[in-house]
Order: sequence, then C-alpha cells, then structure tokens
Amino acid sequence: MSKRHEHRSRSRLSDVAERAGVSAVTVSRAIRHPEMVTPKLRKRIDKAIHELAYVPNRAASMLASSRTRLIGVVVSSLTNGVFADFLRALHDLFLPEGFHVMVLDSRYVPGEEETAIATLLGQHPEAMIVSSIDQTPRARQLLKRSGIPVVQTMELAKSPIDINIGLSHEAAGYAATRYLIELGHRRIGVIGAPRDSRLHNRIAGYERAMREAGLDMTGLAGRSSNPSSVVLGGELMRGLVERCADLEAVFCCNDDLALGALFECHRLGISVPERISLIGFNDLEYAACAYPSLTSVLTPRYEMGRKTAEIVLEIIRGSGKRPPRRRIDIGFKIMERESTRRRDIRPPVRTARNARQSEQV
Amino acid sequence: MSKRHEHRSRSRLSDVAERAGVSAVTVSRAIRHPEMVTPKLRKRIDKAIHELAYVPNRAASMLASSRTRLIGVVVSSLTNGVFADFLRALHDLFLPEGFHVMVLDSRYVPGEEETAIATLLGQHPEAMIVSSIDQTPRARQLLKRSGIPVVQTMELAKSPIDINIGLSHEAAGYAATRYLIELGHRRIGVIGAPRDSRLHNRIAGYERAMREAGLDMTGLAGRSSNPSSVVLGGELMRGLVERCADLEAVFCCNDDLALGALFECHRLGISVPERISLIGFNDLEYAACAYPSLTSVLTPRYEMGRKTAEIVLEIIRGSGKRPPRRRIDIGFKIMERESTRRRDIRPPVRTARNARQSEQV
DNA sequence: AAGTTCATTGACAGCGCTTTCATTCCTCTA
DNA sequence: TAGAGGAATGAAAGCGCTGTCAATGAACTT
Repeated sequence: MSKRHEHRSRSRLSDVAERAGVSAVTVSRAIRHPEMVTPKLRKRIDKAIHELAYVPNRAASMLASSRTRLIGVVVSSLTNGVFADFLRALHDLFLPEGFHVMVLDSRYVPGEEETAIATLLGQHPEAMIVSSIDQTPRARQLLKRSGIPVVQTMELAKSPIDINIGLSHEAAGYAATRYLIELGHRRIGVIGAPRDSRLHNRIAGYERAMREAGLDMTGLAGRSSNPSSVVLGGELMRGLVERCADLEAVFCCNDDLALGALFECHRLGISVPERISLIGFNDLEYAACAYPSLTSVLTPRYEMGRKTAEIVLEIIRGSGKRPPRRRIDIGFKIMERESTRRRDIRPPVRTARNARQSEQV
Repeated sequence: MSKRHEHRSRSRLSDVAERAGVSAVTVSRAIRHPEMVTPKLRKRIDKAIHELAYVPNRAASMLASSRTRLIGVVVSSLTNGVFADFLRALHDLFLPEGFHVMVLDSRYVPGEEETAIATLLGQHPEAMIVSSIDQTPRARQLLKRSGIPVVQTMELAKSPIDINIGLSHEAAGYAATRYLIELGHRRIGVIGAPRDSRLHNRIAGYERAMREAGLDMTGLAGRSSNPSSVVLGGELMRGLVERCADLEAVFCCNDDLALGALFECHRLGISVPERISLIGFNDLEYAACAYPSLTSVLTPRYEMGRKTAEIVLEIIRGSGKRPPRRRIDIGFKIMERESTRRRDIRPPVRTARNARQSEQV
C-alpha cells in the first residue's frame, strides 16, 4: 500500500487481477478487447470487477495510452435552442464510442471563443468541434497547430481550417427573401443582430436578393449589436414599423427575433400575415405551433451534429486520414406556414432567372 | 526519448526544467505555487514555458496527485432554457478556479440519469451536481458511496443525499394557484407533464390550493406523459377548453406549456386575460414580451447555480467539511403581468388562512 | 566566529494503467 | 509422435507528473 494515500478506497486493476487469479494485463485486455480473452477467464474477470465495483482510472489510462478520448466542443451559446439539438447529436454519437464531450460556450464573443479553445486544447482532446467559422487569428493558429481533427460547423467557410460542415447562411437569407419576393412583396424589411457572423450573412443574402430584384432597401433594416432575443425582436419590429408605414413583409434573422416580432405585431394590432408577412430562421420547436404558425428556414442541426461526429470518428479510427470531401453543405429548407401569404394587390415584381413557380394562388 | 512514441511533439515538464536550468519539481512548483519559488527563477521558468509552448499533461497530474479537478453535472435537459442559466453560473464560478465542468443530460428519464451519474463518477469528479432529487436507488447509492460532495439542485428534497439547494415546487404551485384564486377565479385548470417530478409537485401544490379553497377540480387537469413542449401546451390547452366550457384560469406548469397555451387561445379566439387568465412557470426570457405578457413564477436559476458552486468550492477547499446548513431554499417570486386579471363578476371564494392580501383592485 | 534557523531547491519513488515483447499452451499437420 | 504455427497470457518498462523528505545555502543569533 502507498505511503501517500493510506486509505485507498477505490480498487485497482491489480486488485481485480488478484481476485480473478490472473495478471493485470489480462484484466486490462478483458475490458478493452474482450475477444482476446478466453470466455472462461472473461467470465471470472467480469465477476471480480463486479464484486469489487471496479471503475478504471481514466487518468492512468490516458497517461499510459496517450489517448484522452475527449472531444472538445465550443458552441456560441448554451441558451440557444439551435445548439441544443446539435449537442444532443454529439452526445448520442460519441458517448457510445467511449468518448467524452467537453462543452464550453463563447457567448458569441470572439475573445471568449479563443479562451474556450485554448482551455479545451489544454485537455488534449482528440478532436475539436467549433460552432463557427470566424475564429480569431490566434485561435485559428492554435487549432491548426494542434494536429487533431478540427471541425468548423453551422456555417460554410471559404477557407476551412480542416473539416467544415454547415450551410450557407447567405444562400439561406437569399432564399428566404426570394420566397417573400415571389409571394409578391416589395417592401421587405429585415431584422437581425449582425454581430453574429451567421446573422450578418443572412442579411447579406437578403441584400443580394433585394438588389437583384431591383427593390429599394432604405430604412428597411432593423439592426442591433445586442445578442438576439425575443425582446430584441419586438424592439426591432417596432422600430421598423414606425420608420416604414408601407411595410409588407419582414425576414427575421432567427426564430427568437421572429417570435418577438410576432408578439409586437399582435400588440400593435398589425395582423400577420394579412398586413405583414413574417419569416423566421432555424425552425425551432415553437415555430410550427405559434399563432399564426411561423414560416421559417429549417436548419438540420441534429443532422449536422451527427455528420460531424461520424466524420470525426472516422478520422480518429482511420488514424488521421481525412475524407475526400472536407467541406459539406448540409443545406436548409423553407417551411411554409401561416405567417407568410401571397400579396395580390400589387403588380408582380420582376422575377429572378432561377425563381421557382410558387404553387400558391 | 520513449520507445513507444517515437515522435513526441508536446514538451514535458522536464523539457522546461532543462531549458530553465532547474529541476522538474521546481517547475511544477513554479506553476502551482509561484510564491514558493524565487522571483528570479520563476521568471526564467515562465520564459521557458512560453518558448516551448508547454501545456501540462492533466492526465499525469491527475494520476500523481489523485485530484481530477473535475465537476460532474447532470441536468434533465440541454434544450430547456431553465438549465442554460444554471449551467452558465456553474461555468462562471468553476472555470476561474481551475475546475472543469462535465455536463451530461438525462432527458428527463431516471434510467438515463443513473447512466449519466455512473459515467461521470467513472471520471472521479471532485463533486457531483445533479439537477433533480428523485434519483433511482442505485444512483443514490452510487452518489453516497462516492464520498465526494453531492449537490441536488432545482428542487427541495425531504432527505437529501448530501447538500440540497432548490425551491419547493409544491409551494410554488400552491402560490401560483392561490394567486389565481385571490384574483377571483374559481374554475382553475392546470396543464403539465407530471412525469417530471418538479411538474408533478407543482400540480400537487395546485391541488392543495384548490382543495383548501373548496374548489372542484374534476376535468380541470390536462396531463400528459410526454415531455413538456410548446406544442404539448397547445394540445393540453385545447383539451381543457373542450372539456370545460366555463374555464376561467389555467396554471401552466412551465413557460413552454404556457406559450403553447397562449397561442392556442389566440387560435381558438379565446382572449387572454379577458376570458381566461394564464400563469406560467420559470419566467423565461420570452414571458415578459409575449402578447399579452405572461405572468409567471420566477425561479432564480443563475443564483441557484452560483450558490451551488460556492458551496462546492468551500467544501473542497475546507477538505470536506460541510457547511452548517445542508438544505437551502432559494425561493421563487410571482411576476405579475398581463396574462392574468381579476375576475369581479363572481362572488369571492373563501380565503385560506395564510392567504396574503392581493394589492390589485 | 560558530551554531541555529528558515527558506529554497532537488532526488526519488510512485500514481494505475497500457504497450511491447517474451512465454506458455494449445491445436493441427505430416 | 514430433514439430510448426497460432492463440492466449504474463513480465517488465514506462506514460508525465506530484508528494515526501533530504540537502543546500543564506540570514540571523549569541
């Protein structure tokens, strides 16, 4: 017995070995590669493990194998429903494989993201998953140098650090706006918090669609540098309505903002979609059952988490070999619901080349 | 150099020691107890650490010191906004102290909670924080035997495993219902998913208040064994309205349910609060800006996380000594908003002995 | 000037596990 | 029945760090 810890409550590998009448190595193998041990021995060992309530010491195994079996994850927010689905997928896929997921949030602040990345890297994870693409130069460098698989998610990057799985928020913003334009709207506003690069890109998509359609955008943008929230959605909506009397539709850069905007419309006595059409983004749970139900751009978040985990696992198992495609577009889908409606009173606006026919009358 | 890993990229303590011209122990001390090392040496060591980009190997230090500096946390759901605030507080307090927080979610399933607890315990955390009080017998045993500080949170327990910080959901449910009764309502319904013990207790509080006031409850409970969601809130509300034509008020066991119920009322053309008063629970962000804004029972979640972390830190520093009070009631507060209104038409109901006077006319 | 005290620093022995390689024990073939 | 070949098991040597205790040296006392 050790001099240092006179009372050792936890049993060790060697205790199990002694009880089962085998060597420690055999017990270690019986745990990690059961097929390498005779069924008879395995049974004896399992019994001993159970009787002693043996739990392996991860620190020791990490040290000996230089495998931490840790996956570092940085999300922008723990509060946001968007990341919950993503994290659930990661847990679902990694835990059964014996990996642990360490999650830190950056609260949408690049500096905090850098800190979080450095902190996680200090644990020597076997892979890093970050839920953004706009790392600080130092964070990028840290990730690149780490030598482990790095996945940037949620968003498509021009020059990924390593692997990139996401969707084009610019394209999604463009599509959402096109959808409103094709519904016959011309005075289309946007509300968002462009401090977050994803929202920034959605707004850029909106602007491209508006420009292409030759529509005026002056006074139609409600921006804030505060983080998105339901309250903020209401405030930006009110501002927009006050500035622009003939507003016909609003692209809300995420569902929280859309929810706030919807409530504000109720409050102001503006009927949705009769007077103003509203489209949200992400398609969170409440979008489908709001009143009126919210049209929203669905982003496949669980799917994104799943794909991320699968690729990471593949790389780790394949001793570092990267898959052929390093950049995966997971896409998006517009979920049409009650909050948007065709506007027939005005003459149709000119249609973009790639405009699809709307089925609605 | 090792035979096992011919290419060792990460530098070790001894590399730093060599570069700084001191022994490894001194470097170790310079990192952990800088005050024990001469300023001059400390400077030389810091320089070497920086030059070699040295990052301590946590596995080795855990093994040698038998201190993992890990805090295990089990929450019921990662999706629920309630836990987001709580987790944020834990991160805020633990990270600066050099502890890492490992979070797992049980998805409101007792079996999964047991698994999560076992998994986390396998990491040998220095404390465990669980966001419920109704552990399975085996989970209780595991926690008790672990010998580390265990905090059960969110809810007040009759017989805590160790430390307990929370609030009485029965009392809160009672208070919410009393509030409605004092507003003059008599036909008061409740909607909830009692599979979750907290919702179960809130409903129990509702029942006590109703019983005490001599009010009939038949047909007034909308229950589901599915997890709470906005959609479910709508469904339960519809069921309640169909069953009970003279419904006057509804206690929604959480804000998601309340949001769904509110939307459903809009959909059915039932005006809130003119025809039906609605009260939610937790006071999530959107409650205050809904239309009409939602009266809700505020639960101090960040505060609960802060208190939890402070006590854990204190116990760990004080080498296991428990504080005098092992059970802390963090309380709750009713946030009165637009979704509830006094009902003057009917004669007042009889008042409970301990009923507080309502300030409203 | 010699002894005492205290603050720094270093040597050494593990922490509990895995890796490597050697050994033993089978089973099968000729 | 001997030998080859392969599967199962074990012995030994660390993984990188920290706890313990001994050694060193400087500052102080008498």
